[in-house]
Order: sequence, then C-alpha cells, then structure tokens
Amino acid sequence: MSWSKNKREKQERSYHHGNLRQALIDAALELIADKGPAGFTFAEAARSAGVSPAAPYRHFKDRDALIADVARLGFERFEAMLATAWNGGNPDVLTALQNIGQAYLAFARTEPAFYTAMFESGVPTDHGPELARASDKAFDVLRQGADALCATLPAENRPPALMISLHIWSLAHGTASLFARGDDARRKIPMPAEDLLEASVLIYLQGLGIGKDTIA
Amino acid sequence: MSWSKNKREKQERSYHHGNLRQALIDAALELIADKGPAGFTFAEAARSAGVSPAAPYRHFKDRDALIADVARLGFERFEAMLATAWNGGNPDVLTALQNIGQAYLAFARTEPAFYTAMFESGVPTDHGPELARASDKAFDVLRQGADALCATLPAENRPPALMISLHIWSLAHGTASLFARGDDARRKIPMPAEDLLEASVLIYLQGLGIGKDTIA
DNA sequence: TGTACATCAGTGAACGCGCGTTCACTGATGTAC
DNA sequence: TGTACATCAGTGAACGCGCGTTCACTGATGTAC
Repeated sequence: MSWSKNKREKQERSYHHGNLRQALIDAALELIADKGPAGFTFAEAARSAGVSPAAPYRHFKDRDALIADVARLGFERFEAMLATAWNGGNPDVLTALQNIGQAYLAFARTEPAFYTAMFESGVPTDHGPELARASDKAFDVLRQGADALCATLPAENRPPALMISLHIWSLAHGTASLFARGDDARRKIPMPAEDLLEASVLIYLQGLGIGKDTIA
Repeated sequence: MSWSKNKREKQERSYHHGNLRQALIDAALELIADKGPAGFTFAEAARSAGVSPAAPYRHFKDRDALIADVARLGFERFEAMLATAWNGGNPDVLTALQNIGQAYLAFARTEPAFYTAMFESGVPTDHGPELARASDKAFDVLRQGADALCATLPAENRPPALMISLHIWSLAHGTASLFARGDDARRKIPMPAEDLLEASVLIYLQGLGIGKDTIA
C-alpha cells in the first residue's frame, strides 16, 4: 500500500488526522500481509496510524467491521481488475476470458492481504449487504464472460452459462489460492501459475468444443 | 470430532490425563470449527481438555506447533480418503479420478476445521519436514491418478502428467474452497458442488481428448 | 514379590503484556446570521 | 466580515480480561534388582 506512507508523510498530523479511515485500512492491510488476519488488531492499527486506541471507534463499529470493509474494498478493486481484463470481450471472447483468469492470478499475487481478507478471513460473505453486493459484482464479470462464451456455442447440448462461469471461477480460484498467492502459503511448482491456468482453461474450452480456430 | 467426547466421558480424569495430546488436538479442531484459526488459543484448548494451562507444554512447543500438528494429521487423513477414492484406478481410471474429486469435496465438507488448518491457517506448508511430507503424500495420490490418465493418452501432444495433476488439483481445490466447505465461508450456489466438479472434470477430460467411451 | 528410585505428566500460582472498549474531555472545523 | 455556537474527530486515562509462558512442585507410573 504505497500511498499510505505518502499520506502519512505529506500531512504532519494535527489534532485531526484528516484521513484516518483510509489510514486504518492501510494499516490493516499491512498487518494482514505480515501476520495473517489473526495478526491484525484494532489497537495496532491505531498505533500504526499514529492515533489513540479510541480513535478507530469514530470510523468502525469494531474490529470485524474494519476487516469486512477491507474485504469490500478488495472486491471492488478486484472487480475493476477483472472488468479491465475482460474489456468488453475484446479483442475476442477467448482471449478476454484468458485475460480474466490472468487478472485473477495477478490480484492474488500483488494483493495477498486483500485476497486473504476477502476469502480467508473468516468474515462470511454475507456479513453485510454492501460486502455481499461487492462480491457479487466481481463475479458478475466472470458471469458476463461465460455468457458471451456460451453465445458462441451451438444451442443443443451446451452447459448453462452459470455452470461454465462457476467452472472457470473454481479453476482460477484454485490455481490462485494454491500456486499464485503472494504470501507464504503459496506452494512452489516448477512452472508459472499463469501458464498452468492458461493451459487448463484452454483444455477446458476445448472440452466445450471451442478451439482458438473455432472463432476467427 | 465425535470420538473426543467419548474419550472424555470414558475416562474420569485422574492426575494423569492419559491422552492429553489427542484431547488437545480435538479441542483445537472444535475451536477452529467454531471461530476459525484465529479463535483458537492454547489456554482454551487446555481448559476444554480439563487440564491446567501449563499442561499443553508437555506435548507441544507452542501454539503454532499444535496447529501444525493438526494440519499434519489433516493431511494424513486427507491422503487416506483420496487413496481410498482412487482405489488403484478401479473400476476404471476415469471413474477413479472423479472419485478423487468427490473425496476432495467430501473432506472439505465434513472436516472444515482440518481443511482450514491445512490450507488457511497461516502455517506455511514447510513449517516442518513432517508437515511438508504429509502434504506431499496427499497430493501424490492425485499425481498417481494423472499418471494413469496420461498413460491412456496418445504420446504425441499430450500435456505432462504433472501439469494435468495440478489442473485437477486446482479445479477440485477451487470448487471445494468456494462451494463445498463445511463452514460459513461456503458460497451458496443453485446446484450441488459435487455436480459442478463432476461436470468440470468431465469437460476438462474431454478437452484432453478423453470421453467415457474412449476407454471401455 | 517387594522395594527404591528415576522419570514422566500433571499442578497451580504467578508474571507481564496487549487487547478491546468506555468515558468524560477538548481542540478543530463548519455554519448561521 | 466577524462572532457564536453546534458538530465533528480526536485525546488519554482507565478498566477488566484472557493470553502465553515460567516456575518450583508433586502425584502417578515404570523399571531394576
């Protein structure tokens, strides 16, 4: 979270912090990245932001509310990355779909703290309506990709688009969680996770009857 | 962990507990299941086992050592389940491979605490040589399945068996982590995770050029 | 078979620590007139 | 433009609590002879 330090340097603390909410979120991300979700404490986040331990209560109901907010922001960021990768299905559906997969891995790699907060913090997805909505919106991008893909398939005998989207989600999520995450839990394998996912998606699509050559 | 309570009831505590090590592990699993890995404390595990807070130190160096041991036991159990499912590749390779996938889901579903300790506790896989070995052995079952599968493929143009095993691992792990886990983090979808995985593996295998009909 | 002794697996009291949370408070900021 | 006042976003001291860990100890068990 590079901007957090800048913020902190730029503004030599007066009585009012000015952007404490954001500073606490940045602190939480750093702590989660360092020690996992268990290692994050409200008190240390306050300390790291340079305020008294009571100050965070002006912005978050409690510890869980902060983590849930981090998760929500993570999903929003995630959605933006996936949407950019999808790029409206350009240059073509298959490439765009592969790009979504790569974006999934890139997110897990570059934002391990967000990723952990979103998927492994113990905060259930339905913690609040905002969190649930943010999560849903992110996966709508995948769903959109599956819809577009489905449209290129012959109507008879094609699986439902929902199922295809969940398949790709599972594949990307499994690959990211096991082999691409940017923290200590990443398992070492003798090939880039990116190549692994690309190949598996390719094989999966082939199984659906789609080859690179099918669509020009 | 049904046997833990039986144990506790059967033996009315004397000065020596008799099976404290196991009791602590059971307690850890219950606490993890209830509140996630963060919610587990050494002290509460001791309390739950009915011993003084100093007693656990006779069996585990510290808190992390206990969690690591839980993870190790989890992998051993996991391996046993996968191996049983694989069943030496019987009745046929494709069915046996699907069975491995279903066993993966069944484990995530019935043993969420083990699953969490193994994959999301923050204890790195290389915490100790025993943990690493247990983890490797579990995934050797998958690797074995991929090898057998690969042997049925025409030699030209087939992907390496290692890659195939990692693909299936990713697919099963993603499906399990997102949709089949037995705790609050499970996402609700309008179909059984088991069906979802079976279909995706089927499509993937089709992409490799294997149909149910290919092998009699 | 009985006894002496070593070892093992517990006790329980104590410690320092950092946590989450509360409280009455106060400095800074924004707004109405 | 200046002033009075309401509101906001912090302070800092205090609290009770449970944690991990240590220590000298002791009851129970196993073993040698």
